[in-house]
Amino acid sequence: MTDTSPDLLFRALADPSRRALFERLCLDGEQTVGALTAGAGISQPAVSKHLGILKQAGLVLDRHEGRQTHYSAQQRALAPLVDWTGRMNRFWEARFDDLEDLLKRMDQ
Amino acid sequence: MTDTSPDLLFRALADPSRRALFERLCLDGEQTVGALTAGAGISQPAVSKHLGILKQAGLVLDRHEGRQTHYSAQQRALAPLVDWTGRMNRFWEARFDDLEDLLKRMDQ
DNA sequence: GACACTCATAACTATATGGTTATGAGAAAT
DNA sequence: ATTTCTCATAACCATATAGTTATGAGTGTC
Repeated sequence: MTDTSPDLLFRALADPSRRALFERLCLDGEQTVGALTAGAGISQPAVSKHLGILKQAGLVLDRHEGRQTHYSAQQRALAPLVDWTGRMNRFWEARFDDLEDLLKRMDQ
Repeated sequence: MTDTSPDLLFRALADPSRRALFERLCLDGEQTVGALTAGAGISQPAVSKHLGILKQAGLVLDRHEGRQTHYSAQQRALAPLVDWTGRMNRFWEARFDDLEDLLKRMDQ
């Protein structure tokens, strides 16, 4: 439930609108649907549908408060993605500086 | 050219057939189209089309030798993906064990 | 209760996408 | 030169997808 297959994650994040929504939630924190709709270039129903897909992929959580719904990013849902890229990368020419480079990018 | 936007990467990897092809190339190394077609549950033209998309995303390289084409994974093309997940994760509640967990998964 | 607000769902449309079969182009073999 | 082999492209089809407008359900306000 807190863990999702890479497939759902890739599919969910493949769409630019969805990725933008997720990014906003990651960077700016919890947002209502209204706030997310403002700034997204698409209609409110479209936003809601995208949020539904992100939720189904485990990437966001929703919290109902009165008549508005607050969405927040569930960043740890990205773990299977990191796992997957790690599995693929293990088999490249595993030069140390490459790995270090990679980890530096992760850590910043 | 060796660097691609996350968008192309996510889109390319969103399809299960394409991801399977890329995984095989990552894990088993260079393969001809024929070898890749055997085992993929789809026709040779479908495989070729998928390989074309992977190539356009910078995820694979092709090498022509006689009448066959050898494809190989370009794993470092995954770097923007790792960057992106890193940027998203920087802003989670950056508890140390989480980060460590993440890096451990990367390193294995 | 009547009205307004916020979001989700329904119904629909246009396009993108992933698959197929048929065919073409280039290289090797006979 | 003809044939065979390997792969890529063309043409096509069915479905998935992302968007729209219209409407409904639930909650607060007057």
